[in-house]
Amino acid sequence: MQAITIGGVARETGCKVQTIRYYEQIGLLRAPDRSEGNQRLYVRADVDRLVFIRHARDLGFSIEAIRELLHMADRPDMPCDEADAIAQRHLEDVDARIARMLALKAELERMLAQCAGGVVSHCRVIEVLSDHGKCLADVHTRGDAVPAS
Amino acid sequence: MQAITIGGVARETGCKVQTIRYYEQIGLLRAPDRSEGNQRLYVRADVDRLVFIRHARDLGFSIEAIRELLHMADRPDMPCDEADAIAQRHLEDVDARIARMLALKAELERMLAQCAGGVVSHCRVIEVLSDHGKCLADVHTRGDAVPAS
DNA sequence: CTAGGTGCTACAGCGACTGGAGCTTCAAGG
DNA sequence: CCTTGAAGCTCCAGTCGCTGTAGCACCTAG
Repeated sequence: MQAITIGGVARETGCKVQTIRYYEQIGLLRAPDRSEGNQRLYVRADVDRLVFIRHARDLGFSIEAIRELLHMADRPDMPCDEADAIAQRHLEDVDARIARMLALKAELERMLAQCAGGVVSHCRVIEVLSDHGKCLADVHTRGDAVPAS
Repeated sequence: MQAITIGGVARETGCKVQTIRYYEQIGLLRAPDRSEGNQRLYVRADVDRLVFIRHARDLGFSIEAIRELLHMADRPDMPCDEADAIAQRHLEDVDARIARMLALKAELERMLAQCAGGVVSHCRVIEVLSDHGKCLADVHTRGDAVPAS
């Protein structure tokens, strides 16, 4: 049972030290034992759990979804319908986002293709932004906002 | 020059009252004149500007990008290279995001397709999350995190 | 013995809003 | 004229998932 410092865990997982402490704070990771000098000492299982978390985060799962997934991972005898349902919901969400982003991409490309340069008063980019009517309609069926550039 | 209340502007633009005040606070919208009773009184140009802002937000431009775009829209004689460049950068960003989301989608679908139900200990979803090696490699070339489900 | 690398806690900040508390003002109906 | 309810006002806290900083303590190598 060799102990690993927080820095070691960070190096192994590619997760920042602060982020690890943050996960402890919000209860995703247990509070590990401490050394005499009050430093966190992790064991292998903690690293595994963090790998799970990071992986799920990379796949876009929310902290709350991960909390549920971890809860299930801790109970290997339960049926896995719920885990599948969470993944399924997330997939639907990703699909919706992709559709929206593709619409944005099309609109941006259209704006850029139509602007042959010149001055602002004739800039198609500015013009389209000013006038909703010059835009393809369906970009504005407000789904959740696209994260900014 | 008929005055419009903040609620009227909200109704016309589909933007929430608080958001309008927020845009004023961060300097995207000018501070309008006030009535005797201290209520904001907007004019048509303010509504137009807000429409521009909302439209750009819908297209995923950041507040800072919009600030620049508005700055340019206010100077119609300037060349529009910069506006085009902002849109171009944003397009590239959107493209990168789409690529990443498609990779996530593929991974999620693979996870779900391989899990035939059953119990957690054999759940492919949990398994893949636990073990990086069972995942298609390129999801983890850390671009910016995908927004959570 | 000392330097600097690592760890600790506590808190502020990001972006782009959103919501609430607790107040004032306004417009319409009786 | 009075009341009532909607709409406005300011100020501040919360969202999500971290990230950074200040100001310490500790630990290890030279």
